[in-house]
Amino acid sequence: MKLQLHIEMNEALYLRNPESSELGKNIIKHSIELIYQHGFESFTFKKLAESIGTTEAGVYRYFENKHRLLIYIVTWYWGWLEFQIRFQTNNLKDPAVRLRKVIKLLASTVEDDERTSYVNEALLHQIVISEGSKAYLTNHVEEDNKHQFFKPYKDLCSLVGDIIAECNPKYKYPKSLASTILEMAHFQNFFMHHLPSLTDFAKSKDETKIVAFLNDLVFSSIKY
Amino acid sequence: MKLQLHIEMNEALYLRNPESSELGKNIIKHSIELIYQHGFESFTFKKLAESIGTTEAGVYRYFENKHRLLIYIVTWYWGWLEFQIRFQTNNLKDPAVRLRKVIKLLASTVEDDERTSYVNEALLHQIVISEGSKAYLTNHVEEDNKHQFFKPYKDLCSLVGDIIAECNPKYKYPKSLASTILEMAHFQNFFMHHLPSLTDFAKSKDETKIVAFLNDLVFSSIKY
DNA sequence: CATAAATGATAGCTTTACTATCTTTTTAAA
DNA sequence: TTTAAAAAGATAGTAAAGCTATCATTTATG
Repeated sequence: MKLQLHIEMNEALYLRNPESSELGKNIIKHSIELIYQHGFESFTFKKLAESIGTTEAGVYRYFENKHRLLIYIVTWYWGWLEFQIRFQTNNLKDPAVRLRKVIKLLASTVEDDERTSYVNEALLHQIVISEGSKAYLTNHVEEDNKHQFFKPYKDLCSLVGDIIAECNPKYKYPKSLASTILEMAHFQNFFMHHLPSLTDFAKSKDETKIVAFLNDLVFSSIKY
Repeated sequence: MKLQLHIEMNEALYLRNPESSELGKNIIKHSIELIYQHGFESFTFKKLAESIGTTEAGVYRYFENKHRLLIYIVTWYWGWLEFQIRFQTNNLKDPAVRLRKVIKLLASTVEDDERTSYVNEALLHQIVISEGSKAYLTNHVEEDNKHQFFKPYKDLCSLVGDIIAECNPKYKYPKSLASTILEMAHFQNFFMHHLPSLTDFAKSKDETKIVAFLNDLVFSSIKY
């Protein structure tokens, strides 16, 4: 039996549900490949359409614009990651053990999840590292936020924040520490590969060191 | 006597030095105002030219494209901030006191510096918060990095990293902690204002709390 | 089998991003 | 003070991006 995994998406993100058709799934699949290869700035609906073998108009029937599509795939990732975290930390009683697990999941290389046929999580993880913050770093954040576009990100953040609070209920900044971990798991990775002098991992380019750094940061702060 | 402040810029960033003429200075001044108002995505050389009262071609004589201009103003800010930090921490012997001062300077509202006539640091600070990471989050980071475009950012980071190392020479991650502080000083500010549930400062929207959070984070980590 | 829904094909329009050319003005050296 | 070269202004034009509209054809679904 093959298991399937489904991430529920915000309906306001799309005009037509990309999960509902082959074309829709191809839009997601090829977007991930193209954005991974060429970056979000040089990604266009025309190139996407060509890569799929459809037309620009075809893509526009699913997504209003490329920014919405970026939010779609990035929040898909956050939704998927929250599921991974909940699954992998299930039944772990000690919150510190859970927190360690979470940090590892946040900062380690991701492998393609076979249960999701049209999403390559390995590529998507790289996209989230390089383009993820562009999802909200816009002049229309607040509008997008009103549409609940960032809910999966906030949910994930709040999940991590809750574990932190469980480790030390007196720690004053569980949410900020959670968002710091999330962002830094990605930024330190980006820096390590592209601007290595901003990190202490230049030589080895070893992700486990990012995990170690984040663990040290978090457990020193919460004084568990 | 009026003091003037001059930040040395990387020559590869521009085609013609914007400091060398009135038009050039206007390009910087109006860029800052327009990007602050409408965001980098909707900022165009056409709009900029109109706002100055020149033509698109006029702007293109100074900057190859708007991304280079963004790097220019953002690295200008980093250069200016490094100067501020060096000035304000001068003669402070205790590295922990210096570090506290640095964190405060990084995470507090900036006021317009009267010594720089065509740059409004208050607006520029907001731009760096919202658009700063877009300077390097591109597919051409490595190329840009070879041109030394990010040197001012790295220098600032390394200055902070050195102070951390001075506080505790045994601490293993001075550079990563430094880049974490720099990024989080901005991201927590952005979150506090636009996605408040990602922080613990939602109610008060008080920047001094970001400073307190960062101080706690840093001094817990380095165990000074 | 009918019919609604989705897709394909094509066209077109506005804006962005950029280059070229020629004229006029400003600046700076002879 | 003249003179040439550098900068700025004016104008035009091109390719690509971003988007909408229309109509024919194919594919689901009741």
